[in-house]
Amino acid sequence: MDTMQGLKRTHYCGDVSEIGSTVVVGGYVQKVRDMGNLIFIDLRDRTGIVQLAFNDATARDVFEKAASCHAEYVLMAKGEVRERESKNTAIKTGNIEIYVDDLRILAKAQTPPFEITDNTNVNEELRLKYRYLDLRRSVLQKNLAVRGKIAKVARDYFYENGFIEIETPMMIKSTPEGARDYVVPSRIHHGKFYALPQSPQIYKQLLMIAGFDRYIQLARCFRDEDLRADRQPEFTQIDLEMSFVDVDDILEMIEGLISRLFGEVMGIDLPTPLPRLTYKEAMERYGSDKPDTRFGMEICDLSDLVKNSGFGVFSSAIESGGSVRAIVAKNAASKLTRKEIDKLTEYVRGIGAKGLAFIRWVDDAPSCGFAKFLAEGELDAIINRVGAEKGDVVLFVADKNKVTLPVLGALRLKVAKQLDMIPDGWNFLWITEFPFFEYDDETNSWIAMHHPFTMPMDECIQYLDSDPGKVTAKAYDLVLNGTELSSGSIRITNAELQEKMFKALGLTDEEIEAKFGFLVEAYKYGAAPHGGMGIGLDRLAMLMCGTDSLRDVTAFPKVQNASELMSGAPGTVDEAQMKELAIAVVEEKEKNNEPME
RNA sequence: GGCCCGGUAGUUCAGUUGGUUAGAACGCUAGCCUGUCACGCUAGAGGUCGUGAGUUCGAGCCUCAUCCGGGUCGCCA
Repeated sequence: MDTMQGLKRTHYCGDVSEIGSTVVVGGYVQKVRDMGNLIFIDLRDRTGIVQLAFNDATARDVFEKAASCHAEYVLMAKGEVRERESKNTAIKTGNIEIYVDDLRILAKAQTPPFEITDNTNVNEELRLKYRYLDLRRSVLQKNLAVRGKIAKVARDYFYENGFIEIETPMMIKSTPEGARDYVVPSRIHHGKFYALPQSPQIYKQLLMIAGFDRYIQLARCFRDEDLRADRQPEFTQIDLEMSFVDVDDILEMIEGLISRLFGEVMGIDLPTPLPRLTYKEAMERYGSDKPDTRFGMEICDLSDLVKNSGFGVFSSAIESGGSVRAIVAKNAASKLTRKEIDKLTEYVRGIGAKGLAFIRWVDDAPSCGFAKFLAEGELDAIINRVGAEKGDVVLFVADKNKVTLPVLGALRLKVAKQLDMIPDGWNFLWITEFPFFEYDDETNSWIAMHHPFTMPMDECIQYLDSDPGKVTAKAYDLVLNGTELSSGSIRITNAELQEKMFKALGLTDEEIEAKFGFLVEAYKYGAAPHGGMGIGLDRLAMLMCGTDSLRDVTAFPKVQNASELMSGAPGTVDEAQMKELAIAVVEEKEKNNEPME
């Protein structure tokens, strides 16, 4: 094995260009092409690939060293930059090569379990087990660089706008609301636990009370809930809070950030202000509080047309207070065959609908399974209302609004994806005026849709007691291409109103004191009107990198069961440590000796 | 916790009705090769078919259980 003594890197591989100059590069062997008396080595670093060349004029020892190289060996090479005899237009350095006179093998490498190439279809499980090799791939290197740049630009922006970056604690008191906490046992206080924060929510509000006026943090957050492709148990938020502001001030500040990020990171000019929809409108038109509005297929309400229909599925849904709504898949009749629609029916049943009625208009007249139940002209009226034409498929769901809207919303997305109807683009959208309360059928009570410190819209405060369902909140989400990116609100800064909110949520004085006593007390000492947001850095990076999995923008992600395949976390700790913490694990008899849970 | 999909060589996959010695490509090893860049040519090594049990004369294939991974619903104030 060689050392790098006497050599100092002068260039990154991707930056070598000047013919005639002498350069020193370092990197990993991507490929060795050995022609016998002529050897080429593709050397890779994070900037790209450069070709090293060796021939019979090369010193014998250097040539033999080159011949002994294999994939992923770590080399340093010094040599003269020459023009290539035949060019490779596929890479940036394709016109030149380095004619090497000093070659150092700094590290040999075992044959990796998979090839380090950009376009890989290797099983993700294997890649995650050898994540440090997977991360050598330029796609991931670029993605993580983009993520870093987003963080940098965000900091620049907020610092320029007078924000102060403040770190809030990672070990905090568990609050029983919301997602499950990750928990850290206390050695000093046996039987007591810290929680890892789900967000810095309470602390940033206290910072406003403390008068910091504008706060920002790139905050790690933790939630012990099941994973999804777009959900990791630990994630990062660009978290901020501002004083002396109302909703518009915050949206404007965030729009400035988004526009700056897209300009600096992507070179995209994003026009602001960003479009807004109220929650109500989003639900009625798109069946979702995070709609993808890059395509139409809006939901159409047919309730008034079919309330007296002979088709019992329709009329009975309306009689019991529900609705009949539909979406139209344009020019989809040839692709959405009976078989495909059956699959969609199965899909909507899986998400709560009783079934799926449809009209499939292939030939001259629309074909409709329930036409025989309809009165004269009813079918025409429906077709007119939804605007269906020959070649279209109309899909109907009849149920309570709580079912029809979200089911059609999900179906709309599924059909659009299936028919490849969603154009590229950056479709930002504010969703505003979220309902304050949600009625929980199970407990027959109103529960807060957002955290209980959210300010109601000024004109709704009067309905707090009389008609909670009517109350909307100064809460807003930012949605990008159908993904919820961030969420925020104006907070309640008035102690009496806060108390009223808690009461409306059915909390007793004791519960309020136990859960939020210190916060309630803090607000008694005076707080400026304030509010803020948390922007999901991971999801933003994911979308900006054009991928659909957080694992592509996270260096060391967790898999679906929240374990980390490379290190094997979580793991057991030794007995002495458990004893010191006064913790014992209850054996689950059914389970085997697997200590994972 | 529910549902769906997957697990065969280092990797990606094929494997017919259950039937001889489980194949291909890439990678790997050895040899040859002076302009390659998906180099080429020749030869070779490499398999507990995720694991366990069952059915059968016979299981990669059928049955059951289990483990692992992915997606999704629940969940994520």
